Amino acid sequence: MTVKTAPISSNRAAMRVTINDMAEALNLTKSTVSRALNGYADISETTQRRVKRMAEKLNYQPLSHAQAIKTGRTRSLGLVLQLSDHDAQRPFLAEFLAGVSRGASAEGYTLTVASADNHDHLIETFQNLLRDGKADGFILPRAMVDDPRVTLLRDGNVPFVLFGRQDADEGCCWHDVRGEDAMRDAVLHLNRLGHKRIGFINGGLIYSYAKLRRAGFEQGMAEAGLPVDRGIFVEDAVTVKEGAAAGALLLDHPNRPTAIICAVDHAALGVYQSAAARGLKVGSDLSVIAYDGIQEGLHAQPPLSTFAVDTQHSGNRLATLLVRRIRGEPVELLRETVPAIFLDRGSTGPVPKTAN
Amino acid sequence: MTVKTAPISSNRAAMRVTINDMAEALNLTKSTVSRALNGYADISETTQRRVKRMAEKLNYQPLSHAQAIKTGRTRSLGLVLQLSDHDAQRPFLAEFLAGVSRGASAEGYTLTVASADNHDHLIETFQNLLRDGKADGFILPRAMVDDPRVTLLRDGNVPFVLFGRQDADEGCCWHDVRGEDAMRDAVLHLNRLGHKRIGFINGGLIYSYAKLRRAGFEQGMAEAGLPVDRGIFVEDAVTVKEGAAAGALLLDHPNRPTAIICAVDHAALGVYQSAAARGLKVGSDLSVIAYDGIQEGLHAQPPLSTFAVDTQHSGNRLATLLVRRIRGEPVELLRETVPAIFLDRGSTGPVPKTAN
DNA sequence: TTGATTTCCGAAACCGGTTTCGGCAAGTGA
DNA sequence: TCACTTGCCGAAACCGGTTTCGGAAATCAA
Repeated sequence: MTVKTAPISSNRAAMRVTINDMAEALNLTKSTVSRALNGYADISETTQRRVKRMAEKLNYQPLSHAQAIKTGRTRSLGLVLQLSDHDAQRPFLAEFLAGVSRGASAEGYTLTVASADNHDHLIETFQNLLRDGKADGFILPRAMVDDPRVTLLRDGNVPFVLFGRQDADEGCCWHDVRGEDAMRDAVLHLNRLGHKRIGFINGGLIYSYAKLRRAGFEQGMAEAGLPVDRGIFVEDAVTVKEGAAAGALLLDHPNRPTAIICAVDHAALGVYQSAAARGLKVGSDLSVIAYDGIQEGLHAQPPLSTFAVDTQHSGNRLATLLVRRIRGEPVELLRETVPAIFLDRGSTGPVPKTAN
Repeated sequence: MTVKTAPISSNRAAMRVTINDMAEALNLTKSTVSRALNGYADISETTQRRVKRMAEKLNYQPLSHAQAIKTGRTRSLGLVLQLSDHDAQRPFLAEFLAGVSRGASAEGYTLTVASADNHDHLIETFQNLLRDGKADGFILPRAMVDDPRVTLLRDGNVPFVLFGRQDADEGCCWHDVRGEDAMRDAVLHLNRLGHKRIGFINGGLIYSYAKLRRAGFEQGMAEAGLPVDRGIFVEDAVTVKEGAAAGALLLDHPNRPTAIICAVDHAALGVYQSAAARGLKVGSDLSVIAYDGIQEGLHAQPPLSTFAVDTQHSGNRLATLLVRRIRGEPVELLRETVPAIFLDRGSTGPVPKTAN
């Protein structure tokens, strides 16, 4: 029994150009116009050009939701965010969205964003968006090991692209930053500075990057001819607190490391704390290299040397890849990785003379 | 000359229930079903209930883009993000989006996100989304003085809701946090601690909040019976750097303040720096209260006392208000403010005995 | 009882596109 | 010259909804 109030913005679309206007202006039928614009072979080259020029002139673009009624596709990309606390990605969300949005709009697509808290709600969110045709495909940030989203979408035959890689790569395409190379380079960088005792603090094991970064670290150690000591090797530290705990463990080791590599910046900030608590100066007594490129790292003392990710660029690439996937390109052609960018900001130094 | 590859996910919507299925199941025509669901008066109560129950049972929901073709509305809210650097909102973007998304989906709406860099692109982005019918209305984060977005949308008769207030309030509805009350409370809180020399560092003047927070500060001073000294009063500091500069100015004043109120947290962190540079201990030598509730403030030494905003809740409210606006409710009923939440974390203290 | 209203639903047009189908005209081969 | 393609476009159906209009049945007034 609510009062019916008239929705506002009645004449807002102010007579946009429809396909009928186009047909009239060109003295063709709308079916011909439609097929010309979609590049059908049974429309002559001449007519196609003529139609496309007119579309340009009249600034005509088909309404995506009008097309969708027949094609089922709305020209929009879906992105489902998950609110997890310890998310190094979060400060970069704005850049990421900007990149995705730009990549999408370059292809005539838009971006639909939803968020989910728990797991059930996550699946439900995808399904709702799909049922309502609000997304033609999805960008999956933060690829996880055995990612439930992948299972869902793959089974549903829905296009998707991962930010991160996937072991079971069937039907998967992705864009990722080569964290393994970063970890390897970090080892070699430290080794050039004379370090031989290098500890490692890995990130969240539920994410697929952890395995890669661990392997990168191990490869770097192998290349440097250094043994990996599991006594100064910790997994699954993603918060400052966990990083501090891991750092304490490493620094209290009887033969403590002169350098520590962290798979995520937050953990490194924790290492800063435990180093300070033990009277160790980061940058001289202890070298630290991490990964992510968060802002806090820049403001830390000393500024944290880390591998940064061009999140905006990654967002852009992900959108582009997804659109190509939606258009039917095979996944094998839609897998790419880019290097991280080393920011040598000052948390490393030559191995201390008085080491141990 | 691109190879035509077949788009994937052909049968993905796996036979969703359409209005025709409904009509058949109910032995009614689809026009009746449609009108029943939309609550038309010329459909009997009995039939309406019957139809709605069936919709429930079959899990039927009309395709928004199928409705849109006739109604022009796609049941989606638009949000255009601007990439401006010094944006305290950014760390909260995830929460904000979560709130908006939740509020929207509760009303059967989804969220379309786009981003813009410069001003021209901003307007263009709105217009593209409108022309394509990708958004029925917009949430405008960070209300500005003489906001160009407001002008555009108001003239275009497009529904919108502001996060923040607007002086020229015609056609505007909003949700906002009462920063002015926060500033006032900050003054009174400090005054209760004995402070009489209280400096003020305002935030970005292009935003509409600046005027309000200034007024709140002045009102607090008036209520406390304190004069406002323009010598310890700075405008337009939004970054750590600008905050440090402003702090320096205030602290170098011959009769320096014993407390400083900042309109934004980042500025307060700058004040921390200039206080440290002068050998002043925040929390004892100098009290500081700010506004925003950013995470860095918690990790600062001492933790920054500040007024926090429940960004997720605000996002939720904004979505709800916008939907109501789209449905035609008058703007006057769609204006609300909520209080900020004071987090007394430790950057204030009694006025120092040896003051000056 | 009859004429005038209401009440309530069906029929059909419509929205802006896409896609199938059919057919005319020009070209091709014998 | 005639049958057969081929190239190219129009006609019309269709997608899944909304909305206008008209009319049958039930109710009401007289």
